[in-house]
Amino acid sequence: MQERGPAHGVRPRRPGGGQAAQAGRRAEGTDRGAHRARRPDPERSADQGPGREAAAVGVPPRRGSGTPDLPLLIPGPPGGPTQRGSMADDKALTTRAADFSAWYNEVIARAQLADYSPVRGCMVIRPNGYAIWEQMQQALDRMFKDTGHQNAYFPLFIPQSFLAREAEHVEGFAPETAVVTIGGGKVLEEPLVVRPTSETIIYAMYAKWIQSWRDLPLLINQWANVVRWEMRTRLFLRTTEFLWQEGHTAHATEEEAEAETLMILGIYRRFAEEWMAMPVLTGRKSDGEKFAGALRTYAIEALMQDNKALQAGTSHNLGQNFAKAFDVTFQTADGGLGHVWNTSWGVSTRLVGGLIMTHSDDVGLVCPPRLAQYQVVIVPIYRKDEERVAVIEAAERLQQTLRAANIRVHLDARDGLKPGAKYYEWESKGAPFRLELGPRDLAAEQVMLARRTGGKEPIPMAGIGDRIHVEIDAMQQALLGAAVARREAGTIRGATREQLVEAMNGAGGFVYGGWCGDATCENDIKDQTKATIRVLPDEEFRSDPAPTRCIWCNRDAVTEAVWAKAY
RNA sequence: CGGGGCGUAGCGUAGCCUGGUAGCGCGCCUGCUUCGGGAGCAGGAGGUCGCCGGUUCAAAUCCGGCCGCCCCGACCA
Repeated sequence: MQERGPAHGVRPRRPGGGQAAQAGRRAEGTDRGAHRARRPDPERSADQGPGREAAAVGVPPRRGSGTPDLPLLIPGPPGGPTQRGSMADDKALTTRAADFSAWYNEVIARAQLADYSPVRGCMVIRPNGYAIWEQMQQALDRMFKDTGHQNAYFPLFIPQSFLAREAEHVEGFAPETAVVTIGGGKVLEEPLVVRPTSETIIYAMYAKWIQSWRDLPLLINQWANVVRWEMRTRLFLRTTEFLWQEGHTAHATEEEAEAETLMILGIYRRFAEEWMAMPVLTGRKSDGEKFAGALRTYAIEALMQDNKALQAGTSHNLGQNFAKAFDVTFQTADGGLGHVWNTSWGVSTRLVGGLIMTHSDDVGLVCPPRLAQYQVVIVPIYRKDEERVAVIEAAERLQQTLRAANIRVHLDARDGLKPGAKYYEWESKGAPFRLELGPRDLAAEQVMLARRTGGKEPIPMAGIGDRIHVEIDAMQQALLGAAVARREAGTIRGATREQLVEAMNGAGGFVYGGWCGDATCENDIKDQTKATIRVLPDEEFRSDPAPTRCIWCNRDAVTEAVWAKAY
């Protein structure tokens, strides 16, 4: 899948592909059904199906949603016309079990996160989706600033010749760049590439800015859009244009650059876990999967509910490749001249897709409270006019109270919609908490708290700000815990070749095994199973005992690897 | 680029075979009654039937060409 870090560019050398791969694919398609029921549903613990939720609230399950026992992780019937789900006359979404892809698209449409653009492959990020991205930006930006980075902005257009300066880099990106050849009605002397990533333009500038070791390290990040001409696109996961941050640093020594690369990887991991409640594996990419132009690429990898992996962020040690290509030199303390050591790292709006596929259920979006646009939505309940006045007034006071407690809150005071309709709407939009406020609650000085993940109970008005903060922390933890459990259920360690093949033909998931380090095995596995090495896991994630044999060729293993089919 | 499918109101669709008033559901607007889990009634607005051409008294419908979209491949990851 594609790297959405600056990493993005990871451009594996094209393996032979061909007949074997096609045959394998065909086989997978036809006997997929046979593997379906095999695996226990790893989903159960991770998610409150609508049935479960409904039960907790004491309401009969809605039609089409009461099938919590179907295993997920199953793509829909191959080639079937499944995604025509008529959301108009059926209020339930296509279920994850029935068709994960269709479900994903419908969650986005229902929650109004994004819409298709008139330009093929491009996406309009709607306010609800952009709000999540803004929360992500704020959290990440804080972490970057706290570690000494500054923001800057480099231009969208890059002289075409710049891309060519680094051999691997140009090979990786040339096929997917958009190129401007006309400006102001005149054919340009040199075509301009719309940046697919900014290494070249940035290091060209660094060459001007860096003279002495005293100018190092240079730690810059930019928030920007980039364009990659993808053939097949999916909302948030892979679009022609997307938003991201790309950090670019220059250091005096290789050790410093490596430390920076790993430090950022740690930030990405922390962000994924603490803010997105999305557990990730960290590790290094194989040479075949690394960024075009990097020495080493590290990544965070998450497992989605359909048991496919998502590369959620990448951090590269670029060595001196770009420094040499762009002549970024500096005078050392002892008077010598050296090339700087660079890193680059990024995460993109793809994270929003990861968020959706990690937590959401058959009712719609589930958003961890720390990233939710509205952590709390207040729904007023009333019949008569007098009640309305009193309830709305109390709801506004409640809103002020929560705001004062630093909670993002929205009062849904729309008239003409019954409360139930609002409940469903905010559930599909992923609001973590709903506070229902009616005459009975006013009398009792309480409010009904309903959690998006299930459960509803009255809580006292007094001290409600503190209570909500406790609830936010609890839900954040619960979502992470459930996602970890789901990932573990979808993981096989110490797998044999047969287990790898079987897993990739069926349920998917992370498969750990030994690897001889030979690209031939890597490519054969990819051709025959569609699985790629997601990471060579960091120590914390490695198996004990370590595998000693290559999962494919049975020669001595030089490392452990994690395979999965990826987005 | 190859194989398959589809273009009719914002969304989902019927009508096409057998040419003759463009219909339904959801959504939207107005009003009244409603409101503790997807409200009801009444009245409304909204359509170059993808585009161009042909046949015909008459084309959403038949014929030809083109365009676009989706799926499976290829490509990419």
